[in-house]
Amino acid sequence: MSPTRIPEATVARLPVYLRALNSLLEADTRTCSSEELASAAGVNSAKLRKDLSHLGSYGTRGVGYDVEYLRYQISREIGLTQDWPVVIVGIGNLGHALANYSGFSSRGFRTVALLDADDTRTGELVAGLKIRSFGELAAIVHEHGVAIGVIATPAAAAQSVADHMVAAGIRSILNFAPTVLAVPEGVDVRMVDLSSELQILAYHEQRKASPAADDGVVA
Amino acid sequence: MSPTRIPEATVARLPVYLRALNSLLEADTRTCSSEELASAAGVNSAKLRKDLSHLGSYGTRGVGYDVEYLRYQISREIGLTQDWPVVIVGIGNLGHALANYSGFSSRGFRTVALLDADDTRTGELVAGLKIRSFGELAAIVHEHGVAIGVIATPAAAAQSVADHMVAAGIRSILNFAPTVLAVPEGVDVRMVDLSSELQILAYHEQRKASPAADDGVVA
DNA sequence: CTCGGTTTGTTCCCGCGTTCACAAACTCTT
DNA sequence: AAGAGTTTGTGAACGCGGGAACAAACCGAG
Repeated sequence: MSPTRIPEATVARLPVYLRALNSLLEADTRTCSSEELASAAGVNSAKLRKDLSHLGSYGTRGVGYDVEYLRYQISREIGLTQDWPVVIVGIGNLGHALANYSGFSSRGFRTVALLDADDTRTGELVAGLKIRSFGELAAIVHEHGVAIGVIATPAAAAQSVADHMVAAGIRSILNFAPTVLAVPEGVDVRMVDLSSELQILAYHEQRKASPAADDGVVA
Repeated sequence: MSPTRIPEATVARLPVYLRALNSLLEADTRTCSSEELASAAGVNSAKLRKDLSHLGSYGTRGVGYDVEYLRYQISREIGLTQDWPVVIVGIGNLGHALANYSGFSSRGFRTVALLDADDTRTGELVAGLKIRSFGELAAIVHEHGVAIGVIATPAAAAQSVADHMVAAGIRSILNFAPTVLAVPEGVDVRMVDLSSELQILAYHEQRKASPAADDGVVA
């Protein structure tokens, strides 16, 4: 339907707009201007308008956007109108939290299986699902048509898990393990690095503390 | 020699380089070329060299980089040579996982307190720390000199928590709640949005499935 | 000491993303 | 119906980051 490709930066913001629209909808707001929506999403209004213009002309000049209609259009563009079965591998503390995270299930993402390499945990009940053996990955992917895999294992195991995922047919991976994954062409990997985020904050915090940039002072 | 500001994109990659250097060090590698380090970090070697050049001239032409020396320089630049006390607010599934996450403590980040608004949970032991009441935030921040706060509450509570954090003197916030935070000038917020990441993957996955021109892969 | 091989640091260029500013288009009032 | 007031969609300018290519610098051999 959309002939032109949507810029990557815009795609990354669409989920934010979607959340803002949901908030407006809960407050019974029927229409909104680009200014309102932009402020709810924490971005510039010009940027918002340009982002939305990549999807099509869904607004009305002099009026604004129909919240319900725009929400549907963005959902459809992202692909949330369809069902996305997801597999989570590595049910440690983080995997446990992800399995229970309501933000996934409420957005069209359905966790169909929790896998762990530690077979002593097989059968344990987490978030209403039984933990299954990692060896069942290929069968589960095939059975449910899983396209998205989540890695929440320790760093040492992540590459191997990714390899098995790719071999099983998964083409999109969300990686929480603090390691760079090597995957073949055509496979998307998004990395969420908790430690890096803190380090980036620390860098800026350090900069705030010292008014002038100074180096050479070594302990 | 060049105390110029480091580009934001470079800052975001420094933690990745740091991890790669740690891996090399564990394998008893003394020196490495930009090519080696770049491949370990999953980036282009030209990009790596340009990034490092912003810190200073820490390499030797014809030889490469001293792993240990470079690791120290990056650590110092990010500010990991000092101690960063951290407070985590919201000890649900995610907060629990964060409190136990070893990637924090092993990088100079020290979790000094876990807070939760639900006072029935006060005193509960998580990751060796007792959960304390949210009302103690200001005192804890003042006592330990906390500059970084982590929000792992539900979305509805996040803004209020952020406001209290800012009032208590926290100037860097890592936000896991799926909502945009409004903070005054001078306060940094980094957002980690688990649901958005999945949605971005879904968008690309949908694109792969459709017969349209297969476009770039984000690796 | 000189020369060849190697690798860094840097310069130049290009493409993407952001922002401004404005024309186009719609509503409402008179 | 026409004009005033809004608000969207977009064209253009601008700045930042990425990648290739190259000069500068270092090591080792003879």
